[in-house]
Amino acid sequence: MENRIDYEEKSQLLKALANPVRLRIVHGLLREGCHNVTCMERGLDASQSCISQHLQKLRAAGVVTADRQGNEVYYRVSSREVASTIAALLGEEAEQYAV
Amino acid sequence: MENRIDYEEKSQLLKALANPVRLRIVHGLLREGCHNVTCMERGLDASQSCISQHLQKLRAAGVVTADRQGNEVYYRVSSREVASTIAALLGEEAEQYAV
DNA sequence: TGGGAACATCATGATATTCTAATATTGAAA
DNA sequence: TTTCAATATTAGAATATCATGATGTTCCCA
Repeated sequence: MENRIDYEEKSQLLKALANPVRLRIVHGLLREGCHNVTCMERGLDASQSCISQHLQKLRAAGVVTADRQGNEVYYRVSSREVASTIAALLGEEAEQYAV
Repeated sequence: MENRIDYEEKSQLLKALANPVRLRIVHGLLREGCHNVTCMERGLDASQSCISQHLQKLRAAGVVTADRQGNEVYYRVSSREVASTIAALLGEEAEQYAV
């Protein structure tokens, strides 16, 4: 019954997701909702700065990646681990997510 | 594409799990490790007070329930949702967990 | 009924989070 | 090249989190 789990790292990941705005953002990305800040700003009722800061936090935690496309930045979820964790949390199927 | 999810509540749940000590505690309970404070104190290298406070936080979040058995208190994970979320996060099978 | 074991709570200092408002950066287009 | 739209960064105040040490509570047993 060995145990090589890095609880510090895993709890960091959970912490990155443990915020209602970030959870909305990530879930939106997984379900092909908004992929850039301006769109999120409309759907989430939060300021541009606020959303951008949350996105940086998600990026730092390795939850999302960013692609600049001209004027906008296209975000997506980069980790299957995140997708399946969110799916379990929200009672959905990870297979129907965009990862 | 409706969306009735209570992100506030879900992120509260994640926050309850988003700490290395609490993650260890919950995973330990799920894998039938330590079920009371004194045992956890030995295994987790944290003070009694610290562990007890984390347990109260987990209890407040509805993650664990407590049963007093004489002198000791027996904790267990009370939610399948938590079990499957942890399983997804740690890459294990929720079926082999004690819920 | 007195003491000890197991656990909970409280007060506190240190650190982290979160939002807002202001400012900076970057790319496209005029 | 100026300007605008989209995004990022910074500073700062309010609030929350976390571990520690001290003290309470509860239950068993001699």
